[in-house]
Amino acid sequence: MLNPGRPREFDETDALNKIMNLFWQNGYEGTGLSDIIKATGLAKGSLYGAFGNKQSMYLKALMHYEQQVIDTAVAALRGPSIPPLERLDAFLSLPIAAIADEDSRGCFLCNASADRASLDEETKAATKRGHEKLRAALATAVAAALPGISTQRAERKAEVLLNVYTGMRIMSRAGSSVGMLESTVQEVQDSVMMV
Amino acid sequence: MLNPGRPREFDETDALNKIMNLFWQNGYEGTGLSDIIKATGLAKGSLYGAFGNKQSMYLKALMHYEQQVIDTAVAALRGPSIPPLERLDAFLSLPIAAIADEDSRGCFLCNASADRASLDEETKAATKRGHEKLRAALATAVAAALPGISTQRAERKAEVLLNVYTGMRIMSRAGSSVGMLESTVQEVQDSVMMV
DNA sequence: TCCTTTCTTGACCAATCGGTCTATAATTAG
DNA sequence: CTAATTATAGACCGATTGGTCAAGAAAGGA
Repeated sequence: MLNPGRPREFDETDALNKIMNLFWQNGYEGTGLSDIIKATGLAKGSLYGAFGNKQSMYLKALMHYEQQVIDTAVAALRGPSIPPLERLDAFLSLPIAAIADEDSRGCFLCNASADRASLDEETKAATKRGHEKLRAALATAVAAALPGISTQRAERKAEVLLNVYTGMRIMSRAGSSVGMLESTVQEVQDSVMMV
Repeated sequence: MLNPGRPREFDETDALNKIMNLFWQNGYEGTGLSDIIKATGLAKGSLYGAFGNKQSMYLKALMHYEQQVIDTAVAALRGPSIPPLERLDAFLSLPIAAIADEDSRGCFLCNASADRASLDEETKAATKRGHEKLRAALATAVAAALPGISTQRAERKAEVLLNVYTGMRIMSRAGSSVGMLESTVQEVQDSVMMV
């Protein structure tokens, strides 16, 4: 009954990774179909067949990022392998490590928030989900790091951390030095994570 | 000797304001010459004659923002009319006021940092200048607000404030509520500005 | 009244944009 | 083998992109 037809010749996940990297690096408008064709080696028809139009590709790339990167960060924030304060420090240090690795892409979630979220409702919803995941994991880690703190206060501190993280990611794309970012992390540790 | 030629018929500052608003709202790639023509009512030739190509228009718009908005914020941070702690609070509350006014443009300096700074060196230099102005003014205000604090510590706190500000501006474009932003400001006041 | 200079307008340009569609290839069910 | 189904490749599409240019208009100097 169901006739399977010709099988797909490329690895969809591989292709999606390449698409993600393009949007991550260059943003929505800064990435053309021609760039995607070049990077994936696929023809237009195959791309549209597998991922839909450009907007759909972008959204799939962003959701892929959410699964691959954000969920990993959330797991690290929740993982009890090291003390919660160190987990929070590790999270805030992600932007520093990226700069040290000369990775200029920043955080796709942050880039999407700045770039596309205000223009497209689906993107805005996706970024809100990503933020919410981080917010919740940060609040849990803060509560664990500062026993006795009220839930509301932990959430407030988590909100600060999320904003600091986003700010560092954006600032680093504009040339923040490792030293500036380290100062920021240091001061957050000494003030926000102390009171 | 010097022949003056036909005088310009439009107000350059008016036009630059309109151009600035477009790039501010929609970013570099998201703004087309056609949008600029529509908004200013000017023909292509007049625009190129007065402002150069698109890249040059963007840069002029960003520098105009720096003069009009950033310099105003810096002056408010340095102005001794109210206590330094309140000046810092007012600065951090700018993103909240913008949302309350349903102004979805965010901060052009922050948008440019996310959008264009990593792709164009001139834009990166312009954003760095803007950041440096804010950094210095914040550090001065912090030092005044927390007498006895070391210069280095004041600069560290200023760096945190700059990152929090940038983060709030970006997050608000992705749907941060007034409540979330108020939590952030409140917590910064209670922790960063206390120790 | 020219002449020179600058500004304005919009036609025009090649290149690129995102997107569609057709012809062909590859697969399996029957 | 045939029929049905899906994937691939890329020709093709109209629209739009940033940018140029030529013709005419508006000013002051000579």
